[in-house]
Order: sequence, then C-alpha cells, then structure tokens
Amino acid sequence: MKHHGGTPPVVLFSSMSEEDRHLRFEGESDCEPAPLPTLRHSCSHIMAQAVKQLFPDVKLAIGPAIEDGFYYDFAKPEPFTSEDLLRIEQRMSEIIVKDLPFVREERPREAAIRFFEERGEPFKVEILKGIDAATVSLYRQGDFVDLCRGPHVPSTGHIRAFKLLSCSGAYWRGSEKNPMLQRIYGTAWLSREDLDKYLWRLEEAKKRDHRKLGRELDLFVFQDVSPGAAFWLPKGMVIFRELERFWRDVHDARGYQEISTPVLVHKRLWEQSGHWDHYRENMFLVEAEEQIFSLKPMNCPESTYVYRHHLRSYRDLPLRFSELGRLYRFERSGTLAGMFRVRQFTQDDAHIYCRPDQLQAEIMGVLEIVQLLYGAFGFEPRFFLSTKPEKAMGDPALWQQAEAALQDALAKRDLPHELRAGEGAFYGPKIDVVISDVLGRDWQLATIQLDFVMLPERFALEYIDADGQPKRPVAIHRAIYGSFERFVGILTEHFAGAFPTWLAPVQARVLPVSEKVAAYGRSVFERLREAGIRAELDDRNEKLNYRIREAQLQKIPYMLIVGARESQDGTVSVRRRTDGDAGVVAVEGFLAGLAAEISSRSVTLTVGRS
RNA sequence: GCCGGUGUAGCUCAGUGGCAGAGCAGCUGAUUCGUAAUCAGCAGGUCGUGGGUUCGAGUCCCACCGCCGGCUCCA
Repeated sequence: MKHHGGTPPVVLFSSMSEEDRHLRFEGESDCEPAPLPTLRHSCSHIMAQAVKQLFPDVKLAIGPAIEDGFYYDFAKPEPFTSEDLLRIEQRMSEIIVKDLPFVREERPREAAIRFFEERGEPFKVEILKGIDAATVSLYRQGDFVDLCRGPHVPSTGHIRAFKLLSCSGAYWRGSEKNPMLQRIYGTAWLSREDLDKYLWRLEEAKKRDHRKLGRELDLFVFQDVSPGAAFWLPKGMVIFRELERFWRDVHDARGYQEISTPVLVHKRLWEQSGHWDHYRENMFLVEAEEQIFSLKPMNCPESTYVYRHHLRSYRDLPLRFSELGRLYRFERSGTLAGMFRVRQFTQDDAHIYCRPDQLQAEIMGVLEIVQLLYGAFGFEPRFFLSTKPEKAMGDPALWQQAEAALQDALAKRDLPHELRAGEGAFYGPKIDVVISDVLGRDWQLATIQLDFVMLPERFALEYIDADGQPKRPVAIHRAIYGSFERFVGILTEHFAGAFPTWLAPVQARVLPVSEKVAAYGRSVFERLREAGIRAELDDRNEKLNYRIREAQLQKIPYMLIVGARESQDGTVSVRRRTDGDAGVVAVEGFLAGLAAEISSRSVTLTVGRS
C-alpha cells in the first residue's frame, strides 16, 4: 500500500484476530506465540480431549484461542448441557493434574489425511485437503491427537486458571449453509487472580447492562409489540435531549445547517441511489395505492434533494447539512440486542458537499468535532483509515487525493491511526473511530466516509466553478455518536447509570427531614426548578434514611437535606452520591456551583457505589 | 434466519398434573424521624399467545411470538 505523504500510520494493535489466524491459516502458527494465547490454545486442546473421553462419538472441528479465552467446535447431535460442562471441566482438571506433555509430530500431508480418516474425523480431513503443504504438524497429549500448527505450552500442567463459560451453536467454517456445530466457550489465564479479575469483569458488565439499568432507572424499555425499537421514558428522553442539545451547540457553531427529510420514501429514490439493488433485504417496505415506499434506512440520498434545491456555485461550498434522522433497518430477529442492535434508531448524520480542494479542511473539522464530543465523556478515540478496495468506482486520481486528505488531516491533528488497506467502500475511503469503555470493551461509533460516486454521480450533483463550468462535488458522510440509541446504551454501561450531572435525568433531590420543614423543602425545590435545575422533592412520609437510599439507588448526583437548622439559616446540607455528606452551604452558593458544573458539561460524580 | 435456553403480579423470583405464592414496589393508616430499607393493614394475575392431551394443565405435547447467550448478517 502506498502512502501519500503525512506521517506513516501507527499500528495500535494487530489487525489479525486469533480466530482468523486459526481458521484461515494466516500467519505462521495457530495462535500468536505469546504466553496467553498459547495457554488458551492449549486449554482448548485439553477441553477437546476431555470431550472426546466423555463423548467418544463427537467429531472435532476446530478450536482457536480468542480474545479473553478460547472455544472448540464439535459435531454432536445433541447440544451440551450445563451439567455436561461441569463434567468436562472436571475431566479437564484431571488431565491437567496428569501433566501430560504436548508432543509435536510432523507427517506427510497424505499420511495425516489417512490418519484422520481412520480416526473418523471428517472435519480434520476436510481441513487437511485444503492445506497446500507437503508436511503438516500434529500435537499429541496423552490419548489425544489434533491437527495443529501450535505453539503449545510444554505440558497440560501449565494450565492453572481456566473456566468453561457457555455453549452455543456455530456454523462449520462460519457459513450458514454449512451444518451447525456445538461450540463450547472457555476462558484461561496465567494466574488465579487474573481469572478472578476477568470473572469479576463479566459480573460487573452484567450489573451495568443497559437493559437492566434502563428499566431500573426509568430510562427506556423494550416491548413485545415493537421488537428492536425503544420506548423512551421521560428520564431517558432527558438524556437524549441533552445529547441533542450538546450536538446542536457544537454543530451550529461550525457552520452546519440542520435539515429534516421524509421517513417514508418512494422506491424510485432507492433505485437511483443503488440501495434497491444492494440493501433491499434490510429495508421495511410499505405499499400504498399500488406504489412501493420504504422507511428510510439511511439519510444520504435525500440530502441530495436539499443540495439540488438551488444551482450551487463554487462559492457556496462547503455545504454542511446535518440531520438527526430516524432510520429503520430490518435486522434479523436473532441479531437484536437491546440498544446495541435495533431496527429503529436516530443517527446524528451530516452530509458535507465540498470541492476536492476543500476535503482536507473539512475532514479536520469533523475530526475536531469527534474529539470535542468524545472528550466530554472521557472517551479516547482511536482512528482507522480504510483505503481503496479492489472493486472501487471513481477517478483513481481522486481516490489518491482523498486518501491523502484523510491521512494528512489525521496527521495535522496529531492523531495516530491504523491503516486498513483495501477496506474502504467502493465509493470512497473512510476513517472509522473506535472508543473503549470503562470495562475495556471496544465500540465503533463515528465514521467519516468520503463519497465520489453514490451521491455525486448517481444524483448528478454539480456546482458552477470559477471557470463557469459545471463540476462534480465530493460528499462526506459522517456520524459522530453513530446512533443516539446505541450511544445512550454505551453511556449507561460506561457510567453504570451514574451519569455526569449535566446528563443526569434528575440532578438534585430535596429531602426534608420531616413534615415540620416541608414548606422550606418545597421552597428550596422551587428555587432549583426556577434556576433550570432538574430537581425533585421527596417529602413522602418515610424515614430520611429510606429516602436517601432511594435517591442513591436512582444515582441522583446531589441530595439536599433540609431540617430545622437549614430552614433557619437558609442553607442546604449537601450529600453527593459519590462520597456522601459534603457539609452545609447557602442555597445561592450551591446553585451557583451546580449551574457552573452543568454548563461546563464536566464528567463529574460518576464513580459511586453500585 | 439458525442452535440452545427462557417467559408466573410493576420488579426479582418460588411453584414437577389437584384452590396461583413470597419479597420489594403500590395504596391506606400509624409514626415526624439528621445522611443507604419504621410498623401494620389492603390491593394486585387471561401463568407470553393459540391449539392439543387429561376428569383436571402454570406444570405434559405442538405451533407461533418476545427475550437471553452464541452463530450468521451488518453494500
């Protein structure tokens, strides 16, 4: 891959997954020869050995190390039960105690094929027939032999900390045309402490699950009547609106013009854009008066109608049309997952139409917005540049100019990136942005996608250049949050429901100690509300401790406790959700501090007891 | 869509063929309380939906729907 100036890409992490390495025979070995992948790979062999001992009729498929663990696929008519998993785990422990050495053997490929044919392992034979090598290696531990390039730990006794996690169906070689196998997932670590830490992480993730917190904190729910689409409850809608407000503040100040285009659109549009040929199976169709319409799965084609509303001059460009468009995509029922995979969502989209010479400046502008928006949540974005694929359309010179513009824009903003050569779309190169949440999980959010073809060519977009000639603009598709739904899901889990004060559905709750000070409590509550604070008054006939506990569980950033003393002095006793009693302050002082915290959109008070 | 699991009160869950239950939440009353659960009473159900087996089905069987864990998909 040729680079077009700028700094060379910095590789942030290896792009080859352990699974690809193992399944597609990429690289030299079946797992990265580092201690942890090797250990996990060996553990998968031990699991296969245990399974073969307990269930002699199963056929072996394949068993790679993966991120955080390993799996092995088996052909078996009945699925494994959770009792089976316990028995397998126990047998594995016995194999580990025996400390069997892993022994490598090399054989001619033909001999290996005969060997596995005799042992009745059709999948191994199929793999071998696809391998282009004169000799292959086998690994043996005790009575178990597997086709494998290694490496492995010296003996089974090296496995100290492992656990089987789950089983599920998985297609042979990942294709749904192939038979379904039974996959067992496990995890293995260098020490007991590491394993415990990992299991704790799983537990923590479960506690933070946005589906659970969404219900408990009254943010959003899902109902049978609309699979894959959220019902936003009042408190969740507060977060949605704050994110919208922030987004609009940022875009309004940077020359974006917000538009809104129809949701229900005639199929003619999708035929012109190419979606009808390439994306129809993901579109919801609606028939009316013998005409076929679709709920829009994307905003882009329609933004061209806004562009074409006027004849455009080179002086008009760039035009930055933003749109918070509600999109509908048919996703197969088995793929839906809370807010993370939905059928209806709100994309924070924008389409920038510019001249080729404006590309770099526009991309830098988008990158600035990415950093600004993500910085507000403490996310540190990583950037991936995808370049021209083999089947690309458009002028090669334009491709080169565009890739250079993307790369230079990243370099000028001092942003390291990883190159994904050949992974751009057919209509242009792109930058994808990935963040890691507090639990170390990666999420791809933003995408900055250049487009020479889909919008400009298919919709014949033009501007009149300085020389009086019509020219074709370049389009930039970009989304920063990605979708509000998914972003709120990620934020909910990232903050474990304890949103920064500016996002918190309820920012302060007033708790009068008893009915005797109810009137003062109400006056404090009303002052907060008049100051634009999202406040609640909890003057129910319950003990203070009870009401504090509830406010704490609702993860409300500030509790204002008022009794006789505060009532007399015009003060409030502040309790913060993170660290409890914060002392007594005058109401005015508290209001000023809170207003400053909110308007600066600081990431505050986010670590609390869960 | 495929494999498996699962669906009982607003929530969390018990209930293995014989009168639908508990805790929390809700409502009513008592209590007037200083930094994470006061006490008592009351009310709450088409057991996901539709069929079937049975004298009798929350429970057994079939189909469908939703959800969960994966697979596949995500021009």
